[in-house]
Amino acid sequence: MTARLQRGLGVALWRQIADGIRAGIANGLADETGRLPPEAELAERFGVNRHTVRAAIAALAHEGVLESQQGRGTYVRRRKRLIYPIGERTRFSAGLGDQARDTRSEMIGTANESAAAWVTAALDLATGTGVVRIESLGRADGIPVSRSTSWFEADRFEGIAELFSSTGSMTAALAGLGVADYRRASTSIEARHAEEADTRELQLAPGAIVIVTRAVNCDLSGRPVQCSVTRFAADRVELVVDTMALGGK
Amino acid sequence: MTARLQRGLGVALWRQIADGIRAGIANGLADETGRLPPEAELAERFGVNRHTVRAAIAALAHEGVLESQQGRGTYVRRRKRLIYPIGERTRFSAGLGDQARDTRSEMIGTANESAAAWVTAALDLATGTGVVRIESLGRADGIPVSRSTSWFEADRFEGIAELFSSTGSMTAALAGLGVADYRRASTSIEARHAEEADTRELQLAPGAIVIVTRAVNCDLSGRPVQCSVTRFAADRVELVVDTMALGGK
DNA sequence: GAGGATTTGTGCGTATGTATG
DNA sequence: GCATACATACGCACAAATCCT
Repeated sequence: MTARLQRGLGVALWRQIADGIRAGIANGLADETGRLPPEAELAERFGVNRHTVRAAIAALAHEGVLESQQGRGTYVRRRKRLIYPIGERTRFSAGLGDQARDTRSEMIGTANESAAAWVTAALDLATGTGVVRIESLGRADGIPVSRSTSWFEADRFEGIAELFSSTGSMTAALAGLGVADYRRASTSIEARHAEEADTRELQLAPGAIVIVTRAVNCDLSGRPVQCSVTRFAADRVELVVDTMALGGK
Repeated sequence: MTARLQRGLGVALWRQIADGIRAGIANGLADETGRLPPEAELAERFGVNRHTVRAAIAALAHEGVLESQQGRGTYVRRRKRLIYPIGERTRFSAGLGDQARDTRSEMIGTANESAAAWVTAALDLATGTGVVRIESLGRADGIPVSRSTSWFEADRFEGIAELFSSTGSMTAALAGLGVADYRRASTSIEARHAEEADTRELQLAPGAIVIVTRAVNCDLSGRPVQCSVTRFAADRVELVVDTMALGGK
């Protein structure tokens, strides 16, 4: 149950413990009032000195996850991992639903470019077709959750960057360009260590983990509309594939 | 493009550089023969001492990603990731199909126990019901790919451990106990650093990443049969959810 | 094949970060 | 806060293997 810690692998114990506490919070480590066990008990549970636990708590307090009060204890400020559903009707804001008060997607960059090989394959385009690339950042209550790069055929979706930028919704932007509805065709999922751009945009610690999904969305006739790569902060979200709700007939 | 490195964040520079090199490989860091730039050049590019780059390369070599040869250079060992499909009919051997000559699942442990809260919830059982726990290891061509822990209701599936152990197939074991077919109801996916048991059973380097899936399988009447937690070696597999093939009607 | 250039492997001394009691 | 031990990172020097002219 308790993650076992290892020395000498390039990640300091206090950071492993910080990650362990963060994960533990989602699993009932804190009591119903949000109070963590005392430092001495955490130290024993993780098998380290209390100094080390204090360093971990200090880091989490600096991130805004915990708050320590002398004489009272240490309390959790934010609790659960967000659940991000994956299915036919996957959309950012709708998916997170009522798990956060405010879910929004913000455009942080765009460019026109010639499609790379795998983009042409995903969108079923001819080699070298012009495409629009859009970089966006998804937040839940202000906390960065995901970072996406999407590609669209340039001729078919001229002006989509402006539409997305002004509405903050990909669904709305596509609707404005004649795609009334769309469906997730396929999703591939991998996990890797965060790159520099991930740590910067998602405000992660170096060495953190990102879940990478590659997806293709099609319109109702089955024609590819959008392909995208999304990196999720692995300690903030959990992907859920509800097979039965999709395929159960 | 040049990764920004930071000291004193609890993650050693050599590990940040290892992650940077791994990411760079996917982005054309190595030339067409798979050769990396010399250590001296990498050191200058990352702004660190050559010793530090060497520590990063040593870690990647230990993981099997790189291979150094004195006087010649450092080369990328490319190995393709296995694609593991997730859907209604997810099964270990059938899923990997012809990607490996030999895919097998081996039982490495079993026990009878009282169901934990989340197991009773997943299997729709009363609190404290007896369950059988089965630990297994999935291999493709002898290389460990996944490590699973599954739970079954003890009364309903008495002897399942022996059946699974002798057949090496969960599908066959369930068939022998009256479950002709079953379907994946839901899958949740997260990612974290490998724990000690992961590094041991899956033969991973410390600090490697595992993808964790939690799944429930139901029989054709929709009654839960099995719930399981599976840890995949993130650098050996990629999960693919084919939404359309499942839900597209 | 000889010799120089390139590249990885090794040793040592020192300063700072991490972890313990 | 202090003392101690180990991990990390640097700088310099040189050895060993390989490549090229």
